[in-house]
Parts: sequence; C-alpha cells; structure tokens
Amino acid sequence: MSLVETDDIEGGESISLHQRILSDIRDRILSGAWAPGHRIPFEHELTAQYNCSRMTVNKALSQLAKAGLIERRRRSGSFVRQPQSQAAVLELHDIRIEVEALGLPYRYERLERLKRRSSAEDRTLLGLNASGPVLALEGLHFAGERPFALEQRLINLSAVAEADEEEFLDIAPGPWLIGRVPWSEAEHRIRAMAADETIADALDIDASAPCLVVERRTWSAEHPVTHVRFIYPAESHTLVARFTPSQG
Amino acid sequence: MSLVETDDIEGGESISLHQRILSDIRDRILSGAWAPGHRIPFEHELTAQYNCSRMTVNKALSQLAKAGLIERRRRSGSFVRQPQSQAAVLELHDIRIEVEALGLPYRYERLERLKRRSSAEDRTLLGLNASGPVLALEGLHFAGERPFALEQRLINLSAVAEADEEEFLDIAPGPWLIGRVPWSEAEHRIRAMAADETIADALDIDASAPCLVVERRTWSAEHPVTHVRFIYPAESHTLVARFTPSQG
DNA sequence: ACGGCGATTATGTATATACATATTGGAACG
DNA sequence: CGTTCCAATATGTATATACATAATCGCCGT
Repeated sequence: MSLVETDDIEGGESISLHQRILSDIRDRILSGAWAPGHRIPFEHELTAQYNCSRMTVNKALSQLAKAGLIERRRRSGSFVRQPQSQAAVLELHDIRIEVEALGLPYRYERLERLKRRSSAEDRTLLGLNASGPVLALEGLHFAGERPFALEQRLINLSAVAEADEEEFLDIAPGPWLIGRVPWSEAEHRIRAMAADETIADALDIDASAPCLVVERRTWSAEHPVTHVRFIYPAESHTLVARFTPSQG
Repeated sequence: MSLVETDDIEGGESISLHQRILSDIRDRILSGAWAPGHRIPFEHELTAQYNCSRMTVNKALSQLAKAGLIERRRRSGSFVRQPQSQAAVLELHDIRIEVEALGLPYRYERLERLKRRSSAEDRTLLGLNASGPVLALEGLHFAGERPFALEQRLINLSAVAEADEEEFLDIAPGPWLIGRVPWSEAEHRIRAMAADETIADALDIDASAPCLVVERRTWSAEHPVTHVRFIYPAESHTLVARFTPSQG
C-alpha cells in the first residue's frame, strides 16, 4: 500500500524522509496533478502512507505552508493555494564578478570623494530624517579599457563611521560595505534613461543613448546605510533574475 | 521569500517560543551584535536559556540555517554567515494593478494573434528542444488613452493547450495564465534599449527614445510555458524591488 | 425550523527520548 | 614524530506523547 517503502537506489542520494514527503507533494502541486483548491491528504493519512510519525509529516507540511504552496486550515485540512505567489529571488550581481565572467580584466577607479553634511537631496535618497555626515562617492567600473558602469554612491557615516577612513581609490565601495555591514533590507529601482552629457562623457557613449539605471537603498537594522546608483550603457548590460515561486 | 518571516504583529501576542528564539537571534545578527563568524550558543545552551527542549531550539536554528543567516557545523556549533547573501525578493507587477494605482483606467488591446509551428527563434526564446505549436501574441496595455507598455508573448501550446481556445482580445494573457498554470520557475532579463520604429509607433514615442525591456521565461514542472517581453517607455516606468536578505 | 452548544477533528506547539552522522581532539601505537 | 583510531560532542532526524486551539458537525431543546 505504501507509496514509499523502497529506498531509492539510483541517485544514491539519501534525503531525509520529511524532505521526500515535501518534494513529493510539491511536485504534485507544481505538475498540476493537484490543482489549486485540492485538499491534500490529512496528516494522519500521510502518516499511514509513509509509515512515519505525525511530526515528520507535520514538518513537511509546515514548510510547504510557509513557502506559500499550501494553506492549512484547522479542522478542515490542507489545501493547494492559488498560484498567486508573485515573489521572486533576484540575484544581485557583483560588478567585478560580472566583468570577469566576460573574460575581461576588471578595474575600479574613483572619480570623486566628498564628505559633507547631508543635503536635503541626500536625506531623501538615503531615507534619513535627521541631518548628519555623509560620504558622496563617484566612480567608474571598467571592463578592460572600456567603462562598464558609472557608480554614484552616498554612505551614511552615522551608520558606517569606518567608511570615513577609507579612500576608495581603487576598491569599490560595494564589496567593501558588504563585507562589513550586515544589511537587513534593501530596495531597488530599475529604469531606463537617456544619458545626459555628464554620463555620456564618463561612459564614453553618445549623449541621449539609452542607459539602464539601477538604484539601491540599503538598511541595516532600521538605519539607512547607503544609496547607490549604477548607470550602465544599454549594450553592456542585462540584469538576469532567476527564481522559483517558493522554497524547496 | 525569506523564511525568516517578519510577521511580527505589533500586538506582539502569542507568538510561539521557537518563533521568538528565531527572531531574538535574527535581530542580534542583523543589528551586528553578533558579527559574521561569531559562534552562536549551542543548542543545549539555548535550551537552558529559554528553559525549553532541544527540539524547540532546533526548529528555530534550522530555519535560520535554511534562510542562510547562519551556518551549522556538526561538532563545532552554529556560526553567523558572511552577509554574502545577494538574493532578493522581487515583486512582479501586474500591469493592471500598476496602472490602476496611478489612478488611470486600464485597458488591454490585442494587436496580433498568430498560431504557428515554432520557429527556431521561438524555440530559443522558450527554451524548447522539439518543435510544436505556439501562440504568438502582441498587445498593448493602456493607462487612460496613452500606451503604457507593449507586450510580445509566446505561449507553448504543448504545455497550455487551452490557450488556443482563447482569443485574448481584451484580456491580457499574463493574468489569464497565472490563474491557470502553476509555475515552478521563471527567469527575467531586464535591459535598456532604444525604441525602433515599430516600437516607437506602437507606444507613440519618438524613435530611438530609451525603453525599459523586461523579458520573462516561465516553466511549469520542467516544461517551458511562456516567454514574454514587456517594453515600457522610459518615463512611464520604474521597477521596484524591495527585499530582505535570504537564501544564499 | 432554527439557533445554540458541546463533541469531534485537524492542525499547532511543545516535551522527552533515541539513535545516526559528521567532526574534532587526544590517546595509543608503530 | 607521525599516523591511526577512538571517544566525546553538536547537530540531524525521527518517534511517541501530550495538550492547546480553531473550526465544523450534528444533536438537542425551544
């Protein structure tokens, strides 16, 4: 009777039982065999099917519920949810890695470094209420001899005081910050823009050529840390995001 | 989606113990109190601290590990991971919702509908190996009287046969598919582009004006389902992605 | 018929226990 | 001195059990 019983000899993989239950059910949902609204077997039925304890089944179902694939209702059972899950995992690229993946030598070059009391615009960008010291950086990421991206960054020195001791002459502030400040939240804005003269000049492209602009704000435990704007020439860059609707 | 849910209802009532342990530890990590590399207390220490069983502590730590915040090593303990976690949750917008959020009336209009055997290009876009029937759709999303986005879509009819019975005259294929096909994986490509004449014409903008292009491929249980390309005039659109660090 | 109330049921959380597994530190041995 | 091997230890998984909680079913009395 049991759907299981036999060990998978083939893969040689030894996955845990609750993991196996989880992926069995997930596969049935994702394949469409169990449509949205379908009631999946009760815990005690799965307990019998897999010949295991309720805790084991419960672990699998709880994870599926947390992942949003199913909905659990007391006294009624567990049901396949509507595939409403419009969330996704986006991979954020490290520009160095991206450039080196192209087989080109990477280099960062600082254009400007300015410490100042935050202007109104700075505070808007960072999401700050109070005034305080900020570090404004501008730099170029190169792929070989060609400019690859222009970076305009603000760092909130009240949150990252150590940044004041760093010159950022040839190390990019992004990796530097990532290695030092744990971030708890971030926000991206992605848009297209025509290059103005300054940008065209820095990136060595035609004025009004299309550019991809990626802006990121980052917080660490409620405190704004940094705002950065990356500007890429349209030809040089495609953002790629690959994802699954939920956890596996 | 982050497994480290922050569903802290501010009423603060009745959260489970393992949930509280989890968020205690998460807060210490995100606030920086426990830096990357720091060894967090052993399970048996937390057991004593919270006066609970090891299973309860284990549940909290397992979730933190799955979320990528900590790394667990047998015989050594659990350690705060480097904040390398460059993954993010991206909200995928439903264009209708987006337009209506602007206070403008939304409308979808089909420009073209073509059923054909997949061309080589179709197969590349969809990620198909074998030939088969596809549905090629082109349509315009309107915000009020102005074109808001141009949509070019391929649907793999071998995966979604029902689509052949739908005209898609004034209902957009996106929401139609989401309500019908559970997707298991997707891939986005985002880039900037200058409008060519066809696009400029459809969107009623100047030729060579910058546009944001979002391409999405979707799979359901290993089968390619659809490829869609959204083209937005640069002024009309900013993609926003807000997220917390999760899975590595 | 109808409304209320208790019994039933499925899930939610937690406990104590057991054994498996990976890894480390140190003792034993050549 | 170095290598092998064992015991200690922390995590990984699973069991059986218990009680709490929410929702539903159906009985019962008016």
